[in-house]
Amino acid sequence: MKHLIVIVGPTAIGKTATAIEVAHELGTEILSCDSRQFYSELNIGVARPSPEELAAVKHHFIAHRSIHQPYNAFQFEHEALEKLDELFKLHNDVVAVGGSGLYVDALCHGINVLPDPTPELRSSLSKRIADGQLPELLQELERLDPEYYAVVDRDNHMRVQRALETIYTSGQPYSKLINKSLPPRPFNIVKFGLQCNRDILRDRIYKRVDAMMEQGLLDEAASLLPYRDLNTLNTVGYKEIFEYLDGKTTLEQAVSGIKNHTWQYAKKQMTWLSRYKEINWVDNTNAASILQTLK
RNA sequence: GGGGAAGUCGCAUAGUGGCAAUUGCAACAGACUGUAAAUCUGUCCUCUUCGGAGUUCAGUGGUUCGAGUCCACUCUUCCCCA
Repeated sequence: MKHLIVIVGPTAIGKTATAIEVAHELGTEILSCDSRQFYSELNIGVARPSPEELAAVKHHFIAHRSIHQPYNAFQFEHEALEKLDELFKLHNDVVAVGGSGLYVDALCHGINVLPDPTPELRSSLSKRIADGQLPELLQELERLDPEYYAVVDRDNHMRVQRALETIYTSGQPYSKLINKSLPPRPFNIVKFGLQCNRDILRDRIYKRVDAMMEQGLLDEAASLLPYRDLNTLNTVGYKEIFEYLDGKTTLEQAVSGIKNHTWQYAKKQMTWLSRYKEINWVDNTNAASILQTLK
């Protein structure tokens, strides 16, 4: 039986180093599930593994995409499964690592097949929402899919938009499409969650942000300013610097904003992870205990 | 020494007689099946059987049915003139 060893945890806790240690020890490769490290244009601000780290163990799905091509969890799931097929021919174990809950979920459990909306449909719905027509869209959703209407977060326009664009494209209720059961993976999944004291994590985050600034985050972000409207640049570490470049904040404010927002992101990740009962929680500095558990 | 401005719940802000008191940030909790580092929600003076109850707007005193708002004095901060 093949094993996918999944390492999750909040940002800056040390997933990269731990995954490398584990993968190195097992003589295998790493499949990254980080929704920002996918992009070749994003480096310092998304804490991409260093060239040395990337050389230490073979990584997949790092900088394999451009911010200019749309990408999503479903595409990732399929590419990742294909890659896993390949890797399992060479190794009994593969290490997956990442902080993007939805993407890890897509890899481990899958997500339902839904039709892609046309860009025109998506943008017309976005425009209606921007024009304050969310109430009308909610009425349409109630009529077309009462079951989902009953459970959706009606304040969250993205949820509403997503459901409607799927309904219009497929001609079927969203609730019906997402409630189809998904087949289990043909490999074993073992999940490890890295954890540490909150004050320590906060400190790690702050120090990492300072280090990013020293490495040239300002220049990296400045070079991406022309593309600031892309979804992928609506990202902690870049949006704050764009504000600074706009003259709306000082650089000092931007940096402390990045620190705060990264901390908020870490907490959101922990909230997301708290739903999984199957995670084996280990100390963030202790890759050895993961290897021990695997034996 | 003289003149002017200002002190509001962590920070910043709104509030010129009906106020536990606006908004933003931060903090805390949560939702989330294709934008997910996104998006969204709740709490945020104290206590609470969640209906309320009790204390608040630098301090003291006063005017008023009623004061964060008006008056007097005190304290503190900032600016200008000496």
